[in-house]
Amino acid sequence: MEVSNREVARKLLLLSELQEITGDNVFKIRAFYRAADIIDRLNNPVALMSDEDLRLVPGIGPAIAKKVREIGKTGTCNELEELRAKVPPSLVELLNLEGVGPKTIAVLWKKLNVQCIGDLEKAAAGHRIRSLKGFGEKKEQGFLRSIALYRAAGGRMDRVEAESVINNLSGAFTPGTWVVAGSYRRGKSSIGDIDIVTTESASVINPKLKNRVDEVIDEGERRTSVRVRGHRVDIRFTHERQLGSMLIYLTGSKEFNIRLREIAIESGRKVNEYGVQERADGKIHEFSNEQDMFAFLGLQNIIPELRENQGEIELARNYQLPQLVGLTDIRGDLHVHSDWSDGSLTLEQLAMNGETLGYDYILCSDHSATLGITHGLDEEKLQRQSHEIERVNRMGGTCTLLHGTEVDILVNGSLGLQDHALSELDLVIASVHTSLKEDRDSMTRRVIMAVENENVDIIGHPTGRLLGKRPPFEIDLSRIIDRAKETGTSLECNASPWRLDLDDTDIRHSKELGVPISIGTDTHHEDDFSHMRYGVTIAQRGWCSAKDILNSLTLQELLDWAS
DNA sequence: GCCGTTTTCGGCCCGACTGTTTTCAGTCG
Repeated sequence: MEVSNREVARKLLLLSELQEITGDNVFKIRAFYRAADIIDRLNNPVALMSDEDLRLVPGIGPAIAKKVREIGKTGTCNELEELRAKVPPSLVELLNLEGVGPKTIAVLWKKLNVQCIGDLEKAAAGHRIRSLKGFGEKKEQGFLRSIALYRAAGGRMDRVEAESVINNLSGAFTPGTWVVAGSYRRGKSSIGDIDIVTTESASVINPKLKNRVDEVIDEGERRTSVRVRGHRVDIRFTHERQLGSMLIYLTGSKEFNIRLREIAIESGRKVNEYGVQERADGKIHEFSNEQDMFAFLGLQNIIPELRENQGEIELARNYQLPQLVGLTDIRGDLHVHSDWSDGSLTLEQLAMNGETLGYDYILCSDHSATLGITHGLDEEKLQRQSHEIERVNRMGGTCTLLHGTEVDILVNGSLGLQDHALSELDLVIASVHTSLKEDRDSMTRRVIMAVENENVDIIGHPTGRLLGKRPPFEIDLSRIIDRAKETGTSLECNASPWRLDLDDTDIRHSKELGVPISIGTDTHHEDDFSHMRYGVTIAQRGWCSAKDILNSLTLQELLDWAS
């Protein structure tokens, strides 16, 4: 079986982590780290790529290409195995502890034979750390706290959790003086920590934080870090006149900032969070907004959602960034449940909500009857629903209810409703809800069968992940995307903040092959309609323009597309 | 280890804060 890009990337990442602990050249380590990240985002399987094609990928040179081919063939490579023999791989987990880096790990391992987190805990509790040169009592206590924190950690946040953490702190700031930056602002589907930029001063804000946080991690005039409900929040204080550069700096991504700084170096300048500095005379140019700073660097304004160093900077230099889809391009919601299955709204209420939102259409897509827990519809009930939908549409609202279903893809790849019933519907979503643990090949073939069914228009939440709760199915998405392109089937960007499935990079791959993306909120309750904004953000991160999005079509265009 | 519209060798983003130090290394974002 072919080794997936993810596996190759993991091996290269492990290699770079072990190199870090052994104190290898930092630039070499970074080269491996970067290569891992690049390969993880690549669509074409590197295991199948020729040497020449591999070398054409920026960031992959002769040495890494050789290792990639080795891993592609054997699942591992020589250098990795040699390092594993020399360094206990369990040490790598220590890198996850806050305040513990490769140098610290190397010392602990060599001097105290610490090989895993448990060992470190015992050494710290037994006060054996403080005897080491460069270590003291505070470090010892810090390790114990980091271990406790790591074990209790809820991991990454979904966007709803992130918003509640932000709300916890919002009272400390004067409205209009602060902006949430970081991965939250870039619209990522999951968020590690929260970054905030404020124009209020540290002396004003720091005291106000005390009773709103679990812990103050560190506190300064320029930056304060706190912990709220187990999550780290970094706050940077800035002057209004430097807000632009500080926002760019703290919004990231890290890779984006590095590329930006490289570009500045080309013209003899230095970029930091305070502005752009001329190397020659030290003069600093300050920017109160991001757009001015981008313009100064010769770049088109780059929206936060694109700042991942995935080609956007090069396009911005030529003023060729695409016009991305926006919320106002969305003419309807293509995944909504009613009280005919497990939703809470009546058909009339769906139409009324659509009207309030200014939509031209809403796809009523209740579950099929095979899914016991959701009181799904069988063929007969589906027909009765059809009459009801006609009745609601005759009431003359401005939002048309389309009749569809979210039909189950059964374990053998057949669908939970008969073809004759499906062919009567306006649009059909097909989704996997059961037997989620199948192997990669079976799951892929199962979904491809649904793609190939001529009545199926959209594959719903194609990877089945639930953020932070359930990993994606084992599935070969590149095969699904290829087949969807051939059959003209759309793939869903499920806008539920707990799914966001497909995610940005998969959306970009689909879009690049011309597979239409359908954004649906998977609404079950009235509040869920507002999740459309999350879906649009992910589509922006996937470089989609309005033309790439199925529900930016007019009602007539959509019906023509489906027929 | 990668890379080149100054370079095939000599660079590689930049700064804040802590702890352990008598000037800085390590970590983090």
